[in-house]
Amino acid sequence: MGELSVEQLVSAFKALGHPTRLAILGWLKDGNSFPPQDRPADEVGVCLKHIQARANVSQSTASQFMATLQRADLVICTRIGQFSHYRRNEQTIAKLGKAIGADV
Amino acid sequence: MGELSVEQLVSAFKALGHPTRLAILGWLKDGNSFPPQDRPADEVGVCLKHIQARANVSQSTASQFMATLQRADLVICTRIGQFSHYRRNEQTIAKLGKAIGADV
DNA sequence: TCGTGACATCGCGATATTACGATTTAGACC
DNA sequence: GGTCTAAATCGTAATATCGCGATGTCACGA
Repeated sequence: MGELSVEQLVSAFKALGHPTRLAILGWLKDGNSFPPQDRPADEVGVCLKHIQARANVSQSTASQFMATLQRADLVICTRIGQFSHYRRNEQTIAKLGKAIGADV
Repeated sequence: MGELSVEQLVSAFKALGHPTRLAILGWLKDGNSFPPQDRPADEVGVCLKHIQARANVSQSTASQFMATLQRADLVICTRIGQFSHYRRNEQTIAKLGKAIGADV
């Protein structure tokens, strides 16, 4: 139940400082709004392909967006076979909310 | 008592996505920790010069940092004579904290 | 084992940010 | 007026980010 370090705060804010990445994190609140998948989204997360389709960017760009969010610990990746599934890391997001007003 | 728009959220996160700007906003929580000034810091804010000195950057860089924070509505500038004083905009910061978990 | 599909990584040009010194604007004071 | 100081803006080079296509890597299936 530790706090976020300054470096973690900065990298999280940087990751959220982009309209598409911010939108993606919002979309992931309702994983079931995405097309159906073998494993349900609210268990393992949403497949990268579906995120890419909704964001309307290239495959490499979508992958980089998610890598940035992952480095900031804002999402968790679950790889199943060839598929990468992403879901929100509510713990970090909650810490971030608490940090605003406390640290910030 | 409205909410922050997506553009406002992005610009706020961008502004906070820099270690020095993030630190400055934290410093401004205790304006009295800065050197004394004619008008007390908890009334009008902290003089740019004191912020510059603590951040250890050039005058122009300090000015730009504060302009970025101001464009994001995270600080309020009060000009008294030749001096620009900056203080936190607690309203926006509170809205930002609420937005995390709601929008984000 | 040879494809095929999913994803990550590389390499790149375009664009944005960073931080600075120099200049300009503006107020205070004589 | 003139001069000082504070701060914003301008111009800049260095650096970082953005978004893409191309390539590499890995898992699955015929």
